[in-house]
Amino acid sequence: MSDARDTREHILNASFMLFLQKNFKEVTMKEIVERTGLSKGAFYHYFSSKEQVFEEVMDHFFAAGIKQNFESYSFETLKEFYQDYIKDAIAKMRSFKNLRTDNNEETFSTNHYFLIFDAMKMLPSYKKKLLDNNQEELKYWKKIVHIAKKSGEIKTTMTDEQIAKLFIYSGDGLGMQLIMSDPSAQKMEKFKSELQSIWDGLYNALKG
Amino acid sequence: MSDARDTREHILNASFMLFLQKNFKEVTMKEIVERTGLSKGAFYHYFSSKEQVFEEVMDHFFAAGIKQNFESYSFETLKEFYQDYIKDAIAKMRSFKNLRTDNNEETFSTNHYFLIFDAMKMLPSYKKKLLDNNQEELKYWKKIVHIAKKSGEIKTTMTDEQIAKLFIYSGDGLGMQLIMSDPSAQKMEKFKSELQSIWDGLYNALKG
DNA sequence: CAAATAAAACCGACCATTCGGTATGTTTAT
DNA sequence: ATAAACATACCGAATGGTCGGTTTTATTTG
Repeated sequence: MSDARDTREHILNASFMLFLQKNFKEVTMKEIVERTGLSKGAFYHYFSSKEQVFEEVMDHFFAAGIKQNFESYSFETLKEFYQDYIKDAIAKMRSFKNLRTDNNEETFSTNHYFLIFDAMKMLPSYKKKLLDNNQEELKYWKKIVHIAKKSGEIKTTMTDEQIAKLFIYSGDGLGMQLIMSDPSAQKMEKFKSELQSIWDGLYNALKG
Repeated sequence: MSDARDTREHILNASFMLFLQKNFKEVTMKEIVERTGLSKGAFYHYFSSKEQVFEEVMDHFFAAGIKQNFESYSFETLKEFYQDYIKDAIAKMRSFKNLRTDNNEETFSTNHYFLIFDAMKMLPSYKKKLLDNNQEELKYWKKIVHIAKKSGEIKTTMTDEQIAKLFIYSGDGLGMQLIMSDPSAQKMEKFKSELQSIWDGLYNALKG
């Protein structure tokens, strides 16, 4: 059942759960080892350091939970685009909820912004990844806004960049506020409906 | 020149600078002591623990750098309101730039979101303060939006709450993105001009 | 097939270092 | 002389990491 590959993944998952709750310094080797149910020897058989497991955890988190595949979104209309965006964001969030393989249902408060900031400070390559992703996101938003303007879907005095940034920043800001306030119960649902409401409102204002 | 009160303040300032750069766990007593130029004995003469100095630092930071006095903003027009908002935000940021009493000019990268998250996790009362402030902010934005609608300053299909949140969240999101990307050189100027641009664009769109 | 061997997986006592904090001073101002 | 202001050697606990070993699994060999 549990060969070497599984054990490695098991350690990565357990570590990820811990890093979602506390920052790098706060998570101790003792905790990681206890959480995995293994020993220090086992851990250091698979990883050379706490830093290394953190780095691998973050790489996976970026690929599965942050990096967006904008090419897969609809570029027919702005409305379709941001609907796809919301869907994708929710799907990503959901994929991590299912990661808790163990039986504990405790609603532990997570803060992935914390995690991201920590990773950016420690790992220069990670920072670059994130900034690249941000830049790409802006590019695609500007693209769909341009299309929507040309097709007549929206009529506005705002520049493409202003509109694009308004969508992006409002999404980021909402996410941060929710993480700060909500004890993560129906955080996801709330995020979805709030974002929908705000972006719909903005969209309708741009249409008129 | 340096009586007891000054020494205390000196320790608070030095600690604050450190907490702006690293989280609570990462900042060590050794660093605080070295930064102040004093000794451990001196530190513990004024403070009972690392937690205590952190708590006091955060209290001061909240009062001087976060808490907004909305009552002092103009409620004549939405435009005036958000102009006052920007002015106030910049003034708060500037007040911390001048806090570096020592001669080192090094542009160290700060991340006050990091600091805030840390404080929220450690200090329940601080979390409450922040959430209260957020709620109050929303209240005042809704108020001025309502006024602007009534006076005919803006015409839109969006609800007061949607508009208010759009302003708030876009500001938050911009702040976070800037902190992530910029090496803090002209961060302040960039924040100001970007926020001005986005909010002006949004405002003009709402004017109809 | 089973016995022998090799290799991978895993364990836990141990290590040096650093942590926040204390105890016992010495200096300095009143 | 007294007390506040500082300094420093020191403390136990916790830290990330190591190392010699045992157990388990896989491979080879008779």
